[in-house]
Formats: sequence, structure tokens, C-alpha cells
Amino acid sequence: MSVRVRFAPSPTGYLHVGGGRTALYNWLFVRHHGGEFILRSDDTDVERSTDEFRADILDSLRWLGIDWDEGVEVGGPQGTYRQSDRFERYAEVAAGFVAAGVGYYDGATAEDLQAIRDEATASGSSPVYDGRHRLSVAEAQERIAAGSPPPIRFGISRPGTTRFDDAVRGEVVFEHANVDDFVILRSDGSPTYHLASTVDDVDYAVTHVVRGEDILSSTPKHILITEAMGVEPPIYAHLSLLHGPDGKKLSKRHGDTAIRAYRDAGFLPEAVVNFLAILGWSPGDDEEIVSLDEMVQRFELSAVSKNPAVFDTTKLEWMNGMYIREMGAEDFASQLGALVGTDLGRELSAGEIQALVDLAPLVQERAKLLTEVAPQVRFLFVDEVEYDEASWSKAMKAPAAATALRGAAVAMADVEWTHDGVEAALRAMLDELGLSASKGLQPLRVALTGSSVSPPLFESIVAVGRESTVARFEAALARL
RNA sequence: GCCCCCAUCGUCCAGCGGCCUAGGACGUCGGCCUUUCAAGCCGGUAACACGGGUUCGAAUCCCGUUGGGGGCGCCA
Repeated sequence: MSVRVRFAPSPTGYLHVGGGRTALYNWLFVRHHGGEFILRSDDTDVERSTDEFRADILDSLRWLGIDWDEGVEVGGPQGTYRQSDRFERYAEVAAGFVAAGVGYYDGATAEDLQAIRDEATASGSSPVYDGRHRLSVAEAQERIAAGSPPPIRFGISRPGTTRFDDAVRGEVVFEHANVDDFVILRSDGSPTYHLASTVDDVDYAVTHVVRGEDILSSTPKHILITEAMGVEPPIYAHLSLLHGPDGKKLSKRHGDTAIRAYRDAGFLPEAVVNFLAILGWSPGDDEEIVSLDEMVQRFELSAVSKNPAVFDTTKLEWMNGMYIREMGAEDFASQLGALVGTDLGRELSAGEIQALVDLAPLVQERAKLLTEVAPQVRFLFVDEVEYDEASWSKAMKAPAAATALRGAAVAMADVEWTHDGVEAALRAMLDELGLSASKGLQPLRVALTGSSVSPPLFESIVAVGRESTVARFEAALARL
């Protein structure tokens, strides 16, 4: 039997890094073993689900390079793969449970439930609802006829035990005395998560359920539903959660954790995927930069870490720099060019992109984020540089600034326009004026680029061109 | 309160009874290189939560304590 996994986000928020990691692990697992990856939309909460979130989840997944064989948008034998389209099926299963005696209409009120909880707290026992307010068939019919149908609960047999072998955590055991009879069908006829998710896993023949640890304690419920449907439960694997720097479960409180935020911030999908993969899983040796192919080849659930990982982006930034350095010059230039273009409010010409291609190796080397280097190459495409004031005052306050600028303007006017030519002329000029390279070149850098941080000077000068270079030196001189 | 999960450097990961005076990566600190900033290279820093067992021998196995996390909804 082939492996079938599913990723089932509910479109009540953007795809966040934790969800992205869960999707990735599912994907790596199924690509490693061969099988089908199903993307399902767990949108039983119709109120909070939105199309914007639906779209974001798909976009983010695709951006990461995660594809699916069956499911939302791509289709498959199960229809739309949206739970909101399957409410009749869940109601039917719930009705079947009632008929079979494993489910029942319940009459407990909120106060009843609270009383049970208080009592349990007081006596130090487990706060479980055991069905003591279950309704008889007649009572249930009466309420339904009166227009206020009661919810249906799933009855847990007590005493009893549910145990299962979690693919990452090993054997996990729950005593039924600690599991309460839970609602499967709300009074409005809609299914709860436990019912819908489990029914879908059964109907879609899911073999491995890889999900977050936050639902580990709900697993007995899912196993019991599955068994009540007469089916062997899938293999479960619960991934530990991602934490914020404060050690708490990652959430909006910790800043923007949406995958899209990382895309917008200039991260490369390869880097994000690599980082997420390594957060909680190790290929086994000391390698940390791992290609997607290699991950697929080496991934296994048994090697997934059991302890929660703190989501610290410091390493992600480093990793992103590594991936930027591995990009081809053309690819890098076009992506960076697009960013500079939006900044400038116009599209870069083919010639300008070519200039970026030429400088690419130099720029890539000092990049961590695409968005961070864009401002550093902006000077190549403007007529007048805007000076960063801090850079200006620091570089220009030295008395050498004026002499260096004057000397450079002269030297550049008539020199072979190559890196070597420019460098030779400038070094000769520095010698003549008795200036050190660090003292004499900074004013030129600021005059040329507007900033004290830039790509290497000689190459930048060549890229800007003779006329514009001389003009910039003179403009700076005039401003002094 | 009850149930479940987890426990190695600041962070992520390696270690699955002897190869561990605990390894790698990021970070950090120092140095080299250097026209800025980076990158690169070299070096330093830093951890087995605690207490009992088991064993000839425990980071590794068992129990307990402590600590952290998750769950306990007609949310998912």
C-alpha cells in the first residue's frame, strides 16, 4: 500500500512557519517513500475562514516548493478537498454512530459542564465529561422537533486504554478515564474538528498523519472514531512545536511569523526550506546546508527531534547569505534588479541589468538579504546620489577629503577605463598626496555612492562610468 | 487542578553503554586579510538540570525530583 499523507491547514490565518514546517516534513516524508501528498482545507469554522487566507496558504506552499498530488485546486477523486463541502458526510457518520450506540445526543448545559470541572478540581481528579446528561431517543426527538437540536457526543468506554506507537515519540498511552466524551456534531449540525478531520483521513485513505504536538492529546479521540468507523487507524507522528525566544509556543505575539513575511523580507525559499528542515531534524552527519534532493533522500520520521525548537532567525539569515552566494549571476541580478526597480519606480533596462550581472559576484558576497543589498546598488541607476548624512559627515570632515576628491576628479578624467586602470591611477594619486588608502578612498566612496558602505570602489567607479564619476566627485567637492 | 510530551553549549543539531578530557553549525570574542561593509581563513568561549538506581563502565537504560511545553471548547 502506498504512503498517503495530508497537510490540512485551516484558512483562519496566514501560513506560519510552524505550519510550513509541518507541511515540509509531510512532503519530505512522502517524497522519500513515494506516495501521495494531499492538501486539504480544514475549514469547518466557516466564520473565521477567508479566501485571503486560503490563497495565502497555497501561495506560500508553492513558494516554498511544496507541491501536492491531490487536493485543493489540483483536484482528485475526493472532490474539492474542502471540509465545508462535506458537512452531509460528517452528519451521516455522526448519525451512524448514534445508531450504533457509540454516539449520543447530549443534554448537558454549559453550567453542567462547569460544575463537573469544578468538582474535579476540588477533588483532584480528572475533569472529564462522562455522558451523565445524555438524552434518551425520545428526549432528543422532542428537542429536534422543537427546533433546538442537541449536539452529538462520542461516547468513550471507561475503563479503557488507548495506546499507539507515535512515529517520532514512541509509545504513548492514554487512560480513557482522562478522555472525555467530546462533541462531534454541533447543535447547528456542523461537525467539529475531531470528527471532520478523522472522517476525511479515513475517507481519503491517509496512512500517516504527521502534525503538530498540540494535538497529541486528542489522538485517542481520533483513533476511537477511526475504529468506530471500522477502519485501522493510520500511523501518527507528532512534531514538537516551534517556540519563540521566550520558550512559549510560537504565535503572533512573537512578531510576524507568516511565511509570506520572510518572502517579503528578502529571504530565498531554498534558505527557508533548508532552515525549517534542520529545525528539528538532522540528516545525521554534521551537514547543515542540504539540498532538497538530499533532504528527500535522507529524511525519516524516526530522526525527527522530540524536543521543541526555538525559532531563532539568526541562523536563517546566515543561511540565506549562503544561498545568495550560490545563485547564478543572472538569476541574482534579475531578482535584485526587480527589487531596485520597484524602489526606483521604473523597470531597469537590459543594460542596467547587465551592469548588475557584472557586479554580481562582488555584491552577492556581501549579501544576507536581497532587500538589504538593493539600496547598496541603487547608486548605479540614479543621476544624482543622495547622501547618507552620517556617512557624509564622517568621511568628509577630514581635511584630506577635499584634496582626495580634487585629485581623483583630475585623475579620472584621463585614464584607461578598466578596474586596473582606475586603481593604478587612484593609488598613484594617493601616493602623490601622501594619503592612506583608508583615509583617501572613503570620501570618494561617499561621493560616488552616497554611503560609506558599498561594493568595492574601483569596480563601482568603472560601472558608474567616467563622466558620471567625475561629475559626482565635483558635486561632492562643491557641497563641501 | 487533571492528563500528556520534553530535558546536551546563548540557539539549532550530533551522540542511541565503553571510540566523550562530549562533536558540528549559528552567534559571540580575538586575530589574519582588507579601499568601506561583508565574505573567507585561523583561534578562543560555552552544555550532558538534579538525586537515586542498573552496570565492570553511563550524556546514553530505569525511577524520582525539578524545570519547560502542550492539552483539558458546540476553535482547529
